[in-house]
Amino acid sequence: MPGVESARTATRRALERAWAQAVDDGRLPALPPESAATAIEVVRPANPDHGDLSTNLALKLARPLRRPPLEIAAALRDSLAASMSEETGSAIADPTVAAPGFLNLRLAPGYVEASIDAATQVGSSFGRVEAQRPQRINVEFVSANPTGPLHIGNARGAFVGDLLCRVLEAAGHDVTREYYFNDAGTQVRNLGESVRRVRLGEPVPEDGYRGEYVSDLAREVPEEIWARAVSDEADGAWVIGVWASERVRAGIESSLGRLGVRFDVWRTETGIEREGWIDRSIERLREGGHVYESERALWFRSTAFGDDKDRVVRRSNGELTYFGKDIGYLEEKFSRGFDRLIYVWGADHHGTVARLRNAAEAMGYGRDAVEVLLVAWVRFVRDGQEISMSKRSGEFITLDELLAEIGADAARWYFAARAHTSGIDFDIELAKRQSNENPVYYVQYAHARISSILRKAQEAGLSPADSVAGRLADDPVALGLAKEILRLPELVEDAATAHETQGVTAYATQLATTFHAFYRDRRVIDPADPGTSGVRLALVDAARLALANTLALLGISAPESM
RNA sequence: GCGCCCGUAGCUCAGUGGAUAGAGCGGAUGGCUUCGGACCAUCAGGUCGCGGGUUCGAAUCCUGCCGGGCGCGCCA
Repeated sequence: MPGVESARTATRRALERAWAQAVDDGRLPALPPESAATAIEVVRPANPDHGDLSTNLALKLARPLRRPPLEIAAALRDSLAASMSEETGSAIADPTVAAPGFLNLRLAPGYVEASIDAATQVGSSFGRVEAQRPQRINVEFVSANPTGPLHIGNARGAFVGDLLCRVLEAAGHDVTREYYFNDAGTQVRNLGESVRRVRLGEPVPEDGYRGEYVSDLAREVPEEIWARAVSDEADGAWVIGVWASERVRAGIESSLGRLGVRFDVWRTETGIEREGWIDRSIERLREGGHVYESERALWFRSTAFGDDKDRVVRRSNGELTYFGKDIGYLEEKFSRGFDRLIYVWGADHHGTVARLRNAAEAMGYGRDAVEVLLVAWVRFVRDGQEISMSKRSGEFITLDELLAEIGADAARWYFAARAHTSGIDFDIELAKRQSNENPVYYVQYAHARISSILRKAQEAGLSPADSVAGRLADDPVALGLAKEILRLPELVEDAATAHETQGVTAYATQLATTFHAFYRDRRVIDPADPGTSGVRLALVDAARLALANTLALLGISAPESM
């Protein structure tokens, strides 16, 4: 079901019309053809005296039109005012001009009321928007190799990737969640060898894996696997490694499941290679003249696209590099018809971004179709001391431990509220202590409180009004809450564009605060006045819906009591 | 050395061209015989790392420093 259009989109459209009308009427000169198209920016002013929405269009047009911004703003205002008097249901009202050339606008109460009704009608779809250009998007994230449980380091990618997917879906895109892992390399053998040694009571090799999970695996090796592994003709480390890595992979999948993260596609390196995608991609590059042989290795001419050196695709010993496999995977993904590929990688991989996008360009898919989100690393500290996190050392905090300690909701909020580019010092003791004062509970509390009001109203025989039309305009407190509710679609658009969710958590907090203030100032349940109660119940129910949908967007539960 | 990311309130972080730089936590003070006090209200707290520049307007863009992280392989 389609959602409700954002007030900003409606406003932008009204401004577009007003601008065109002002040019038709001769109030404004036409934009000179040589000047670049001017996008209409509509923002929420920080100061409420500046209206609900504001545009700097007149300031932007001042230079190309060679007119004072205040004059342009006045012309736009007059055109808006004229069109508002002609049509009913206009989104905006009361346009005013402010120095140095802003045009400040208010949302028309009738529009606010109609939008609240619309939100109630679409229910869980409120907050979803239609993309201007819907795309099929592949988001590959986590993609940790199955050599050990997820720790908080690579778990950050799970949070960021999942949030991105949810936001893109809400913004009208078709998203495929993909997990890619290496099921062939030396790491599988290393894991198997580590397990084998532990089982035999021998020391683990220097480059092997340690930690409790290795001991657990050693204990759990099935007899038939073990028998095959110790037979003379078998590659024991490999046999055990294949079994162990699948077991670890399944564990990762269920850890992610506990977090609420599910993948549509699990893809392996051997699958990509076996199906011939790598050969085909190299052939495609060869046809374009983008690869060459040198010193018995095969090179991609990455410098032709601005890289500082060419990159090896196939080593002189015949083995593919990681990059070579990436190229094949690019080919395979695009063959499935995606418009855009997004990779969520650790920031330490930033050096490999350019070559990947260069390869996409060389293959004819366009570099802009490939985006990489670099997620900053998480530094783990305990009592101020950094903990080195590596599966090889065996010392790390797992995702499961994190979820057991602070819960999925608090953990999700923690990562959603921070830019993925900012480094984090994660102190699990501090996180535990702070989990009780995590703002997520503040937001959930508002939701539970409204749910309680609605239950109580039902017991009192009161029910929400079918429509709030004509009933909010004369109450500034109610109108203020309604306007806050209606911001949700904009936040979804912004989050999808920016690939960030901090705005969404900030909005959720703000909406909860606005509701609490409404609750303080307006009695919702009043058996003596069922008419007013009905309107207020409809409004707080819309607030509950907005809170629930916002939390759902973040993958966080919305409890009816707590 | 070169490249990328970061530096904002006591702490953790938002804000990437707009009007008086915000939130949460922590601190101070006050508020329930009425719909959930996991709440509300008020206050204190800032050379936006530093210096130049662009702009009507800079935390935001450019540039030079300072400080921190990461990367620079026929590794993954």
